[in-house]
Amino acid sequence: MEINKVTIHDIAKALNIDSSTVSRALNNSSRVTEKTKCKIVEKAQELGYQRNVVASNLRKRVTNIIGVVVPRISRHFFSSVIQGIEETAYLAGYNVLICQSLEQLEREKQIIDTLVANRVDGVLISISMETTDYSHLQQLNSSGVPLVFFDRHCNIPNTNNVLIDDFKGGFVATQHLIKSGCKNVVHFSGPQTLEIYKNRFKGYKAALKKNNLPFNEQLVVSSSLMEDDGVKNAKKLLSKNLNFDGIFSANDVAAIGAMKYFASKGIKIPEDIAIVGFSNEPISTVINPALTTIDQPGFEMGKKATGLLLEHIKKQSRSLRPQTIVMESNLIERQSSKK
Amino acid sequence: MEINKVTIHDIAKALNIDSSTVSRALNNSSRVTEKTKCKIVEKAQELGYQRNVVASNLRKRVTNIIGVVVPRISRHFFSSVIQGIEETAYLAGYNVLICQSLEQLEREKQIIDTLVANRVDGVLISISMETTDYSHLQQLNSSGVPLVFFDRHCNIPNTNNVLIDDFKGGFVATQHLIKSGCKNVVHFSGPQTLEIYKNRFKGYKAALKKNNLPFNEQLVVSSSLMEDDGVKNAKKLLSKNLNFDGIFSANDVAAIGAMKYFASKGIKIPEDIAIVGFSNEPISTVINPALTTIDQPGFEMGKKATGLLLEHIKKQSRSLRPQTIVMESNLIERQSSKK
DNA sequence: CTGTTAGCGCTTTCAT
DNA sequence: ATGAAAGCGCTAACAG
Repeated sequence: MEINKVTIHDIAKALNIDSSTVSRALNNSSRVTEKTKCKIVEKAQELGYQRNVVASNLRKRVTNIIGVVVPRISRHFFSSVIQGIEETAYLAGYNVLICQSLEQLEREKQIIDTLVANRVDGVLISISMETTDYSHLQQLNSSGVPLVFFDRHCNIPNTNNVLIDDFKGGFVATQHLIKSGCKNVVHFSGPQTLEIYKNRFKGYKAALKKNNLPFNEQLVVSSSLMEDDGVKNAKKLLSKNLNFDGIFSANDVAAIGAMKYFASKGIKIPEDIAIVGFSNEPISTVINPALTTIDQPGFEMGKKATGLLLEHIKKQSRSLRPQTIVMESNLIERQSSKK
Repeated sequence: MEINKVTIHDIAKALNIDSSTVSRALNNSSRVTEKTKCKIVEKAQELGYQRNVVASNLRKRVTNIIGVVVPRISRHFFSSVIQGIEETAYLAGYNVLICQSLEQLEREKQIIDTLVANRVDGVLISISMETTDYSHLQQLNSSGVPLVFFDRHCNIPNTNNVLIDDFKGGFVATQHLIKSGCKNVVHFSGPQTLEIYKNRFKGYKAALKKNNLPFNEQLVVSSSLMEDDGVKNAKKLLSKNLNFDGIFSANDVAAIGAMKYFASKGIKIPEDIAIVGFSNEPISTVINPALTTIDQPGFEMGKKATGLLLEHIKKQSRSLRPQTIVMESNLIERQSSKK
């Protein structure tokens, strides 16, 4: 900001024409002669004119900015989603304002406020784990700002969601462990306030049931999505001397902590303890190239969510119904595990 | 956008006062009675007023937005920097507009243009590997937009930079390998258009020299920062039947690819081939809990760079001289490697 | 095809 | 302490 005081009026004056013509020319309107258009563009360059989008936005009542809210930018899953979002938005001429809730409801509320104040054209959000009261989102939604939830969905009716089939993922993961010979599968769960973790848990239980294995509450350990939790959990499991031979982790971060701890104790994965869990490149495959995972397609999810949002932004009429897109997340048994 | 047409005029009208008083009250000016202030705030809430920051920005000639340009959001180092940036900016009342150049100069130029057009209050940038012509940045700088380069610095005189001591890092890493008994240390280099990779390379050569080891050009393999390059490099090294026992990687992404490939061939790290490289949590420690790395403090760098930028934004006078901050990056020999 | 005229919603002198 | 008035820089009717 500051300096660069060149406006369309300056270039209008220099050319003895009206600023509205300049505006039209610079917006490549068909209602300006090629010739004058050239003159104007030339003069603009000469004077070092740089469009003031803020003024334009105020007048046009759009911003070409979409707000993105994630719990934590540096979690790899979210940063790949953001990458997908940015690429799609960029191609459509939109910018992205990125905010993180740090899993705190209060912060999420305030973020929504400033997003509205900044008049973003739409919002993509993965809610915080504290978010059980949806009023701020409901308000946003009913105030006409296009809104798409991704990964962690929201129970408000008539909203757009882009999700992974978590029940299926949990089921398939557990099933895989059982088929590999595990009899006592531990479940690393996530915050049960969030649907996605509830559903993964349900999938786990369903798989046990299908295989006539008992559900043992002691084998379920929860975490709040920090790596340290995983370390603690692993310690607890070993110290309790529980009988377990496999882990289904709904929560990649905790799984990483646990794996590190196991490694430091000389416990081999998957030979001693088999682990299958939701995961994201590159952590999962890297921690153990032979690891089997349920892959979460973050990049694709970002692209899809943004595509959906842009559709809603463009036809701001109510003609578009809200929809829920469920993406596939496949069990990946790495090649290298054949070794 | 749309709907919510409540403006300060509406609430002024409802209260039979002037909109300027409303504006003052809402900005908590001391020149309004407590009493009327209360009335106004109350009415605002009642009508569901939501400040239009776009209009405010136009008038005030600031945006409270800082632009961030990184090569690729999903690279862990950059996502941790961004996390630091966002947290610092948030606390100071700023939002962040995040853009990725995808290592392309053309894209970087266009991003700078839209950032200027959007009148961001300042810019944080890590230049693309194609950026050898700095004219667009020079222009930005001289047009008075506060600018801070981080990680990958820029050769324009009189600019702000927040960097890591790359020469030292390269030196220390190579030294460590040599001390561990390596006689033939390979160097995975990065694009030599970037200072940081040049400096790491220099550090490598300096360490060889200091230890009276010959420099062998054949042992230097370059990459363009993609994981696939690492796989290719590893293959090439093995197929050439070169005699090498250690790798200093200036480039974590390529190192990961290589490590995966080595793992698939049953080659053990660090027993068969020792690797030390610039890295970022969690990849490095996870790929091999015993791995020794040169840690890059992304989060701290983000905080520091943003702090510096904010200083320059606040005193927009020329009173502040540009400065270069060099951060420490330490060699981390993991505990678990003692096992 | 181009000019005239009003604003978008807010802030900020300058009066009172 | 409040009001009146003038824009920030741009766009969009409406004329001509």
